Amino acid sequence: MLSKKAQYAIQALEYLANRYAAGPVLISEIAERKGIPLKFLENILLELKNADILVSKKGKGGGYFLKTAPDQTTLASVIRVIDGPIAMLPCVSLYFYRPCDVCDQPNCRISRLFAEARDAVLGVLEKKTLQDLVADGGMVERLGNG
Amino acid sequence: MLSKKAQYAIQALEYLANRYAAGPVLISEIAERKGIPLKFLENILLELKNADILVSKKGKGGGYFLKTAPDQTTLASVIRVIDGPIAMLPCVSLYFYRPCDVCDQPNCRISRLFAEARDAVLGVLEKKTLQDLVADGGMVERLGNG
DNA sequence: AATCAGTCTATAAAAAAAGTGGACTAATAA
DNA sequence: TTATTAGTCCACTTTTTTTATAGACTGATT
Repeated sequence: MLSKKAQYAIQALEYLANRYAAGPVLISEIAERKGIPLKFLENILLELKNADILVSKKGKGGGYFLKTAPDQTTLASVIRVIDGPIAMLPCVSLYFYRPCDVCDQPNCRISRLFAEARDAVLGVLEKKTLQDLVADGGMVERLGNG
Repeated sequence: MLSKKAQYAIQALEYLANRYAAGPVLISEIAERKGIPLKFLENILLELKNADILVSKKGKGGGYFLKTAPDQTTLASVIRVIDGPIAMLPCVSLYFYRPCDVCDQPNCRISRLFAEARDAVLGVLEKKTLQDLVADGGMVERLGNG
């Protein structure tokens, strides 16, 4: 399961995707609308900013907004930033590989199986973007992706 | 990621699948061969027994063994017993459903997306069984599944 | 009766998740 | 140039989950 933090991150990004190109949005606005603890959300948005998914502006008229168009940020990348690996075993993770106690044999069947599972999820999460969360996605996207 | 517990469970079941129909296997033997803490493994095997995946026999000549043939136990069922939900959000879990804060809209795009991701993993984990972890899987299985 | 091997319950230690507080910095505008 | 606004940063607490461990108990076998 995704952590609460990752769920909050996705909700916040959905909110910002729906306001893309409408200028900076206050953290407090997102927190209130989505029912996310304010200070917790601050940490989350900061992580997303450090990961180059969001941009911030300080002072009056400031806030957070997407760095690129919603269709440029995959769900996979968001999850990796907040929760780390998507794979179910460390030894089959593409971005967070760590050798794994499970793989005692040289040609480990367990890891091969979970590599298959990983590819299956990534087939979805690498293709879906924040655009797929936007309310008025438009006919083209919906036919193309849904 | 799977918990250590689930990883141990899968390793233990792999071991038992390779000894299917060879009589009861001692917990201590599995623990030693797979490098799993003995008392921790006791708890795990007990859970798997309570979930009708394993059978035990007490006293001399006792131990644990698979309740059914290795191809009757899916990886999905093992993971659900030990770690619970496979889905990434509670609101799209088939066996552990819980309503979810994320779904504020009536027709939630986030949950639809993660239902797709869930189906993708389950496509693998519901089809793969302990038989797929057996060393001498045989030509038929390998062609059929791999 | 002795021994073997799983069962059960409780608890401890460690790590991760979830959330909070407060001082600080940058930008804007009066 | 000062006040205000809003994000930044760091440290910390609390809670929950994970990862074990201990020891008494039950049932089967010899």
